[in-house]
Amino acid sequence: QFVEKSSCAQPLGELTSLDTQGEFGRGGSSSPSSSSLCTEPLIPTTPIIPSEEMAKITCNLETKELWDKFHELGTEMIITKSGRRMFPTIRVSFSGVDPEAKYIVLMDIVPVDNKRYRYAYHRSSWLVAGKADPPLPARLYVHPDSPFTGEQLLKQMVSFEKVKLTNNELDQHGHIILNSMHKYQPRVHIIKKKDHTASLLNLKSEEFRTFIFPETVFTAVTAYQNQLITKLKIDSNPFAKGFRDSSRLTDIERKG
Amino acid sequence: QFVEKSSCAQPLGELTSLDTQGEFGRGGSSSPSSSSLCTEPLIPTTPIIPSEEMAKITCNLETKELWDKFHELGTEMIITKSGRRMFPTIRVSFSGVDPEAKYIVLMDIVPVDNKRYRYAYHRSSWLVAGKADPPLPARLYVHPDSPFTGEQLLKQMVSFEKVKLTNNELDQHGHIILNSMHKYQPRVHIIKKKDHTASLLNLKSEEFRTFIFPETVFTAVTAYQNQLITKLKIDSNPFAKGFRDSSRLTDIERKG
DNA sequence: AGCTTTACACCTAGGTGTCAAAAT
DNA sequence: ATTTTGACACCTAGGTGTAAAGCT
Repeated sequence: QFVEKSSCAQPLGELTSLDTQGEFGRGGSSSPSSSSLCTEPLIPTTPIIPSEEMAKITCNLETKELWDKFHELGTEMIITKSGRRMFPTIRVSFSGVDPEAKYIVLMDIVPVDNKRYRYAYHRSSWLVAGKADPPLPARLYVHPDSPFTGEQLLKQMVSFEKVKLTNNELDQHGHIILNSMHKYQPRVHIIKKKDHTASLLNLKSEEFRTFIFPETVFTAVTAYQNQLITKLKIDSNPFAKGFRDSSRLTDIERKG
Repeated sequence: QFVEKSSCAQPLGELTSLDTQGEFGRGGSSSPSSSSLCTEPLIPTTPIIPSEEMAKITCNLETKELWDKFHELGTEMIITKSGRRMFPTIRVSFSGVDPEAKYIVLMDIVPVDNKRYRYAYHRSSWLVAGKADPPLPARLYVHPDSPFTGEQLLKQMVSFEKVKLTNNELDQHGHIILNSMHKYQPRVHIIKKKDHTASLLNLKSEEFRTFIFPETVFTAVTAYQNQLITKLKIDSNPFAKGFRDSSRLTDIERKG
């Protein structure tokens, strides 16, 4: 089940062969120049087999049902200059962690392929529109409650509701920067802290594992393309309640 | 400037002899039974002189001007069953910390004396109404951004806006529990982390210092007593904007 | 009489998609 | 022709003091 793949703002390649809950280990980068694109090199260049202890960890996508509904239609995520939350939210639970250990949980989002897309309204489908735009600075979203104790991770869910997506390449807020009209795959990483001095930039003394959930693939957009996606967002996101049919009443209906 | 005082839900004694920015070290408790009152024993019973390194740390109350205005009138803080924020907020900045070290910053609130008070409306003044009610479980509010790096502390302010006060002795939310009609002194503590295993309950391997700001003394109340305090809250707390004179307009004034 | 509780209107703060305008 | 931006109405979520009611 251990699969080597490219990483760190490099395309993931095809994901169709993966199970519902796939996992990516640390794979060697194929391009010699790729390291210069990575301002925050999460992934070392030498492949590493996870330790027995880390191999026991499993990660479960709590919001799978909702993600599945979106995935069927082709999930889209709005990106804005000031940053936009993801909906659905990525919410995961872990098992197999050591209650006494400390862990850092983080997320990043990597391109699925080297393509740029456009939406054909008359066909209601996505088409390849050419090669991908130049890669953007890769950013990690370290979950703000990190570090977690293993005990916490076994009890609570980890929710990435606060992560924001932006198309502003000069963003100063630490939001994740994406290219519009490109396909992306969110990833969840867990790192076991071995000593308190180790940082994310210095992973030699750490162990980590990476989890991907193919049903969370999405296309970044600045405005929704597929109207069915818009409708599903409105019907399932509490903040969009004002656009639901049932609240779209005339004055007469309101009084009745 | 190092002063030994009682601690941990024990009365602080008179504070009038302290400077604007006082500091409390760890003092021996006078009452043999006091340790049983402390469910979270922050303060050991043996007095300790801070290390040279810790002695260099200073703590500044950023919101002093506003606190002074309230202090002149006699600050009151509402406590409710579900928990109420403090206003003004305690916001502090530190200097003299080691940029490379890690620190935990926390807050607690201790009784100022052994008295219960009542407010004489006709005289607009507070009167002693008897002996203090039985002490409540002492709670620590660890700042949620802890642990901080020294670098962070030198850059940012530390704001305790989210701390909540309650009169519910059975509170399950971790709010700070206070007796109504009693006088309290908030305190800010900073602890240097020496190793990652040390907890707040096991401070032997840690060093810490405690700062008090006498202008932040307040009386806990379930409803405001002094109308001047109510007015100052309304005029200075953004959430109370709806009660300001300028927004108390008649329909005619609103249209004009 | 003194103190506490509760529902409430009125805010802050910020997350939604919409739609027209602007940019490319 | 397509994509992006920004002001906007409409929400969620929750922090205010108020005033009447409840408690002791």
